[in-house]
Parts: sequence; C-alpha cells; structure tokens
Amino acid sequence: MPYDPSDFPPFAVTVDLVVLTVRRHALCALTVRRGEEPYRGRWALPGGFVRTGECLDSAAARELSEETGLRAHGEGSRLAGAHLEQLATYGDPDRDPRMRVVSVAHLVLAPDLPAPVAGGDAGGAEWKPVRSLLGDASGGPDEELAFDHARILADGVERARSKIEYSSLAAAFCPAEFTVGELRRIYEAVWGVSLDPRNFHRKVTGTPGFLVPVGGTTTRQGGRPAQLFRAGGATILNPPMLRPEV
Amino acid sequence: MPYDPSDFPPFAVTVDLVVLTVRRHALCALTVRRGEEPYRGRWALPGGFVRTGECLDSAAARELSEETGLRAHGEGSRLAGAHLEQLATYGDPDRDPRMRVVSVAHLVLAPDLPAPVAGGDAGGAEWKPVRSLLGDASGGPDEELAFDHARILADGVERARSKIEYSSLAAAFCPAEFTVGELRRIYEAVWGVSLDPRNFHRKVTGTPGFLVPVGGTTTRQGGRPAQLFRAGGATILNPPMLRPEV
DNA sequence: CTAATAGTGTCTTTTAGACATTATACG
DNA sequence: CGTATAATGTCTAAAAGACACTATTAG
Repeated sequence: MPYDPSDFPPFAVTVDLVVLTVRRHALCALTVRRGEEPYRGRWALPGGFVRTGECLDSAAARELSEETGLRAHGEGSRLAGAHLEQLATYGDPDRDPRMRVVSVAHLVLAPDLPAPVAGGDAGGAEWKPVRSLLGDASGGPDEELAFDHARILADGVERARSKIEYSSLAAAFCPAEFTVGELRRIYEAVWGVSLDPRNFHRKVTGTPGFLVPVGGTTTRQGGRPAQLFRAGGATILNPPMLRPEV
Repeated sequence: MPYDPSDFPPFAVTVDLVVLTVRRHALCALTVRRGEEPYRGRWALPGGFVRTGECLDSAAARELSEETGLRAHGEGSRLAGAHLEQLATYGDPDRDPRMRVVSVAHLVLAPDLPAPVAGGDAGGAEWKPVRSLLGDASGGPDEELAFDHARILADGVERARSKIEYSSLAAAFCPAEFTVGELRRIYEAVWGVSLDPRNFHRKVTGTPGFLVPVGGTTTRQGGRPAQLFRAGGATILNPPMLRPEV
C-alpha cells in the first residue's frame, strides 16, 4: 500500500503513565488534577504528547521525570530508580472528545518516594490508593478518573499483580536495600492478601539470584534486626510465587 | 496542557499482525511480500493503517480478515476462529524511513489453515517457519524481515511461548475439536522441546476447565484412537504448565 | 506379527502450606 | 518482664518428573 500522507487520518499520540508504589501498606497510583476541559478538576493519569524525533519509551521516561523526578530504567537493568515498561495502547475513536488520540500507556513501579510529588505542568499531583480510584468488592470508586484512565489503571494494576508472580519485579517497589519482611509487605499490599512470613522467607531466600545479601542489618520495623538484601540479577522466577487462590 | 492541533506532531498509526500457527510441527508466522519501496520484495508482517472512527482491535481484526479470512475473537471468548490480542506498540522515530509511523502490533494465534493464505492487498502471503525468519542458536535468519518486523515477531513469539504456560491459549492453535496428543504437539512446536506424553496427559486432563471431552474419538495420527476434546472455559491455568528449564 | 499412539498407574523428588521453636531487638 | 519481628526447622499434602505397563488401531 502507498504511504501517501493523504491516505492516513491524522492522529495525536500520547503516553500515559500508570505509576504505582506502596505507601502505608496500600498500593497507590500517581494522579494529577486536570486544569483544563474536558474533565477539568478531575483526577487523571500523568501523561503528555510524544514529541517529534522521540521514541515512545523516551517520552514515557521524560514524562515520569517531569512529574516525579524519578529516573526510569528498562526491563533488563536493575539500577536505582523506577522500573518502566510499556503497558498497552488505547485508541478508541471517542476516548478523547476533541480529537483522535492514541495513548501508549506505560507502567512504572516505584519505591515509596520520600517527597510528595510535585512539579511538572500538572496543577497538582497526588498518590491515591488504587482501591479509592477503582473500587473493590465492597464498593465502587470514590472518584472517577478522567477519560478511560480507570481502565488503563486497572490494566496496569493487573499487570503488576501478575508480573510479580513470575519475576523479581516486586523489588522495584523497594528501596535499594530492603529486608525480606519489607518485600513481603509489598506482595501483601499489591495482592491484597496475607502471606505466611516463614514460608515467604524460605521461598525468596531459596530462589537463586532473587536476593543478594548486602551484609548489614536493620531494625526499621522493631523486633529482631533483619538482614538487608538488594535485588539480584534474576528477572524470571522459576518456579513462580503464585498468588493464593482466594 | 492544551490540545491545540498545532501542538502535536502528525503521526500515522498502523496495526501490524503477528499471526502464528503450527504447521508440520513447526511454529510459523504469516508473512506478505512487499510490493513497494522501501524494502520492496522483502517479506513483512501483514498490517495497514487504522481508519478514522475505527478502534485498534477492529483495525487488527479487519486486517486479519482481509489477509486470511479468519474471524478473530478477543481474549475472553472461546468461539471458533483465531485468538487476537494486542501485543505492543512500536514507535521509534526512524522505524519507517518515510514518515513517523506508530504501529500497534497484535498477536494472533490461529489453527493450521486448510487453504494457503491469499487475498488482501499484499502481493503474496506465505506461512514461514519462525526459525527461518528469526534464526536460532545454530544460526541467523534465512531472510531478514522488513522494517523492525523481526523484533515485533520475536516479541510476539515470546509472548505466545510464555502465555501458553499460564493459560489455556494453546488450544487456539488447534481446530475446534482436538486430541491430547495434538495439543501436546502444539506445546512441543511452540516451545521447541519434547514433552513426556504421559505426564502431559495427566496434567491437562487433570486441570479443571481446560479440556472438555466431546465424546468421539479419532485416529488421525495412527495408533489407538484418541478421545476428542474441545477447549474448556478456563483461561488461567493454576498451577501453570512450566516450560522445561533447558 | 510389528509399529505407533493413547491412556493409566507407580515411584521418587520437589515444592507449597501449616505451624513450632528459637533469636534479638524495643519499651 | 512482655511484645514484636526475624530466622530456621518440621511435618504433610500436592505436584512434577521418570518410567512401566496395558489398550487399540494400521499395515
């Protein structure tokens, strides 16, 4: 088929970010308040246009940095910073009432940030518990996100929940050094379940390459001091750590 | 941020299809020969522009139907036809030398089609073994795909390989009614391994909702007649069927 | 008959889940 | 001291892997 510019309809391409973290035992997503119509005053996912000459991942990393100051790294690397990966693309013709916008959503897993989020071009940014944005078995959401962002967020949360089963990505929610108990509380918050601390300890310390002891100990949680670990090089967990059925 | 049309650079949005099937014990992908520059005469993945007013999945289903005559159905349903899901989006600025094109790749898992593929606007369509398109441990590819389609294909193959571990999607490669042995040969072809027929039989027949006996038997492969099954309603396999390590 | 595939069963090893016990901090 | 968390160990049940054996077809 010919690539005559008159052949194709004009599209705007944006990146939207599902930025997840665990704060106070709850899975939270980064939201920004919209300053413009439509959906003025409503909460939305951070995002923006892809620029000319910019690839999709760079646009997502740039938006992330603008909104949070986090530096992202891709699927393979294990440096400090947040994990970033492409999530899915949303392009229903009427998802934006003004024009045809195709949004390439990205998923970011970030450690709990010390400073509350700020900056960027958004009116205000806030961590909100996922349950208040999406609702759960006991009720609907407290606040409806703008556009189709509730669906994007739901897809991102499901991706995160399923991906920590088969990979060591849960460590992306932790600071560079963390304890087994802190990692377990990540799993519990993301899955919304309770895990047996002893079986969890055996599982993660027995999986080669998942955790690397770093030598020190800490007593952040009170009680007996815990060993500190950092994330190992392994990215695939085999056998996986499966979610409890119920 | 304002959505002034002058603010965003113009993009073309296409869908590309990774259509996989298993033919003669080999995982194969659908390719079309390019009739235009660039990459004239090279093999490429089927695809085309997303039309105004058309959502991404519809565009992919339309392209699939035009290229193969297959009717697609989404992730949930289990009707006759092929499985279609979004794979990933590729938008590097220089992936197409003529203009900025963002391609939303989709993955299709199809049963072995009786008729060789034809039709559509492509010069010719052909099933090609994935190993000849991507190469393997023993060597590089026999033919280089156009654009970044080798990477897209590789991502689609990896998605298929990993998804049949945790879901009953392998049945999408089979006709409506199939035997346990046929399903096993699907796994063997997709993963490129040999599986123990007895353990495989125990695993798949012992997973509730995976296979539903349909009553008849067949002797397609020679030997003792095998029971016929159809895909059950279960989409998630728990525990999963993990790939052998080596 | 042999060859090929289907289907069932048995044994061993690994892993998950439930839970006891000890260790080391804090107040 | 009691309480909280960490870390290790023990027992059992479930599942995976290796493999013997029988069943039913084609030729």
